[in-house]
Amino acid sequence: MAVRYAPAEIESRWQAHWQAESLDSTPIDDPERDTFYALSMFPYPSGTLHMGHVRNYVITDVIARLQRLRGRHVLQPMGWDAFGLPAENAAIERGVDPGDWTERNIDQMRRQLQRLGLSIDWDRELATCHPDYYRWTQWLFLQFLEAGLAYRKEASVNWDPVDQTVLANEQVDSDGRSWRSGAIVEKRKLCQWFLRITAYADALLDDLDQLDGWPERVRTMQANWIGRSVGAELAFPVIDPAGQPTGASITVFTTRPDTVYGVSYLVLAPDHPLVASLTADDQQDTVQAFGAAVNRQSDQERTAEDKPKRGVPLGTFGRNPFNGERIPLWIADYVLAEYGSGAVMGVPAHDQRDFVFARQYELPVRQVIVPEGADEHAYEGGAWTEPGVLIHSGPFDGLPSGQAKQAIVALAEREGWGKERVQFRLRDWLISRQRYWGCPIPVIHCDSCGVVPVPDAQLPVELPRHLAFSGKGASPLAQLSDWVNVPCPSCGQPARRETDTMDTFICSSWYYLRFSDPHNTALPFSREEADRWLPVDQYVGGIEHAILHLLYSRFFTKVLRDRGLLSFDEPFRRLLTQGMVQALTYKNPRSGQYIAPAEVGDPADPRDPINGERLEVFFEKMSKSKHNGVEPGVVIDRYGADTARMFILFKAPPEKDLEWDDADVEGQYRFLQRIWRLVDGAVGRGLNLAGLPPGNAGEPDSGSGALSAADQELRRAAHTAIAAISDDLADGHYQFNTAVAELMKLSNVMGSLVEAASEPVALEAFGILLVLLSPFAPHLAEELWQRLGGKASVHRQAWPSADAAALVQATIPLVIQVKGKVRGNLEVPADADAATLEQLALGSEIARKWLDGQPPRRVIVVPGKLVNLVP
RNA sequence: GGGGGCAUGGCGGAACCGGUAGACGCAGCGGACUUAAAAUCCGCAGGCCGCAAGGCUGUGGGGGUUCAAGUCCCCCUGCCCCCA
Repeated sequence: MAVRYAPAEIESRWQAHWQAESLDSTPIDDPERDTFYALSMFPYPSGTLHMGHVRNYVITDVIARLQRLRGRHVLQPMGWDAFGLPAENAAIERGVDPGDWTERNIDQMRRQLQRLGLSIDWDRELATCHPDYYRWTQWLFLQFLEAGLAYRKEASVNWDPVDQTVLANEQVDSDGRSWRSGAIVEKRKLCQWFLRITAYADALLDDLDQLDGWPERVRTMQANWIGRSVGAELAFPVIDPAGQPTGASITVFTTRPDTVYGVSYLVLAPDHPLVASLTADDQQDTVQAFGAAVNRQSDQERTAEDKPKRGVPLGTFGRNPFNGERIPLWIADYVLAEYGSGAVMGVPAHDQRDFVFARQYELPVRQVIVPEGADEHAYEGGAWTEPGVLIHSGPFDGLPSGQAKQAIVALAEREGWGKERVQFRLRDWLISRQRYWGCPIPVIHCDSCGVVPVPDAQLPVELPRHLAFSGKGASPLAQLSDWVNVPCPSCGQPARRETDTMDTFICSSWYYLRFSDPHNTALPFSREEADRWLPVDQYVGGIEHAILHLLYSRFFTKVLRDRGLLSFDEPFRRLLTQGMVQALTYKNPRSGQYIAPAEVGDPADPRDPINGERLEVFFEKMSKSKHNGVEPGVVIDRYGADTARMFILFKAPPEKDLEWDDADVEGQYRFLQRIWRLVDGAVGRGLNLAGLPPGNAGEPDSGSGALSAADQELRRAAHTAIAAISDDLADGHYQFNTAVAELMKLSNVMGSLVEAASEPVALEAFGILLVLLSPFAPHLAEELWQRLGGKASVHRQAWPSADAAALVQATIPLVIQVKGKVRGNLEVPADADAATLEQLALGSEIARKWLDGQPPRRVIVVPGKLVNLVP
């Protein structure tokens, strides 16, 4: 009796059953077994699952299920990146406790996630805001401290005026805005904690070469961010009005020592430590006022090549040691104290920013490099910044830039004027945050002992809960005198706790390690467990973390390796960056308003519901503000998780953007119903998988006797699907879209052939279909597997292998080309050799028609494919 | 400005190492079933010419290599991303 496909009932039933059977728990027996660690970037518990999450986790789940079928022990965990500002903002706006708010969101999101049928081991779930997790974040921080890799310094730092906290460089975008709040970042001079990531700059750059399982562009982005450049450090002596050295000198960093004869001024950052002492008396006021003005600008505004450059002279001079020239000292907005040595040599002829600056203040522009083969370069447009040949450069005239750099640095080293130096764009990682809802930095400030680490036995430094939030001023922690005032662990005198918390990117820089050993109470993880599961075999997440999270995690892994806690130094073997989920968006081009799809009327002629104006229609990333979001829960209610999964996997290759389309979702639903009816029909005819050899869907009783034409064709289709899908899902290149297409092809063939096929061959095909389907539509595959009498769970079967014998065909269509153009097909024996194929082609009707009786000049035979006749 | 990527039917996308371009799906059209509709099933479908057989043409544009180019090389145009 036919039963309708009812995903809601099937899915909840199997989810409960799998949970009861612990089907998704991580196997820990049999240490000899190959392991596979499939990891999704863990979410921030906002409380709402969106389609981007769904896509991410479904991709990872298919990979995890596939690896299980391939016989590997699989770890697929899930956790929560649970510290962060939204919780604190909820506290300020609605008076709820950030911890309570976060817990509620986690519960809600976990329930939403569980509806997707993900084979996640929930026993290993973690949240970074739980004391049994952040205890180890603190422990790791103290490891960094002990290694000299965490330090405090006063620095001009990025201040987000909206979120009221400082930010790391990576967290400020190219417009000078905060990655979170979007506010223009200000500069503030504060004493802050840093992690010395620059000590690993070379390793982080060099080891990118090992990461051949990462997308090329992510590696390029990281390399650019680290920004290694080789140049020189040159010291310019300061001279007094009489031209005598004062004993002071200014050290500049330059990547262009070959232009040193073109220096027409020196520029210091306004907050360079030498500025005050180098400023002439009559310039003091001007210089101070300028420094204050610059402080309000972002780094990006200051250094952009297309923005005007401002500066003031100090009224004092230095000397170019190479040619003895007297050169004026300036300060300017486009020089940053934090980069290089905080001072640069101004070479207007060969640096665009120097050029703009020199034009503005009428400083001399002297050309010292000419383009190869030219006498001069015209300067209307700007500086000549390419390499060339030196002129006006004393003994170095005539040398090409490359050689000149070496010769000039060599001279500087001999004379004690400077040396070669490697400079990185990468800055140390600023990790202090003046916020409450984060991991407390486990140190105590003591007047006599200085910074004292909290002793291990006192960890974790717990975050006090249920505080009052004003959202103004310092972190609420600073106002909790009971919490702040503690005795110094070293001398016992009254001391104060650090009230800053850590950047949440610290918490997420090691969570993938904790998953290997989540309940360890003696260590963040045991080396044995970490080595057993890691590096992560497949990491899946958004490209937006190309620099931030992925760079920090690589840094952590290298440090922990050097501390002897790990034996590997790259955390993620393969990385898949999935594309965005987009949906159709309606926008009034005149007003800029986004209109909800329900309000536009006829989608073929969308109009603004208020004024009837014609709307623009395009695909854009789903978001609330654009009214184009599709809620996962709604889709699951209507079609089931299996349909949602199939749609997402089929609609676009994983790394490309995906355009949501309700009609295509319907299409997937129809496909799953077709499979349902197909199997239901077989069940109705009494087919039963129990008749197959146990535990293997891929090896029927082939070879016994001659198969009918229908049997042969069906077997060929089934085994072709195995071969094609295995190929589409080979390690590291995951073409889910074509794999689903192959499933459709197989089901199409089965639809027309299973009734004509013999029972064993039909059953074999059903077994193959359901096992191949199981990673994609786990509930449907399981339900149909059981209905067909399958033993155990479909998810405990072995991935089938294609039977070469089933793929063999007696004849194949041979393409006949004449002069490269396809003129027709010839059915030929599949195993015919080249000579036979040539004869067959020459004797064919096609040859007679197109060759006018002339023998071809040339014949190209590609056995198994084609014959090309060239007259 | 520098670096990287992409461009294929009405749409999303296939095409291994250069070997039948458009798999699979969506939308569309025709037919069967139905009182009717939905659902389902069968079929058609890049464009142009043709009643048809068939022919010509076609992977952003131009050139090249090759028996053969979506695929390799050079130039151009457009779009996207990263860095400035």
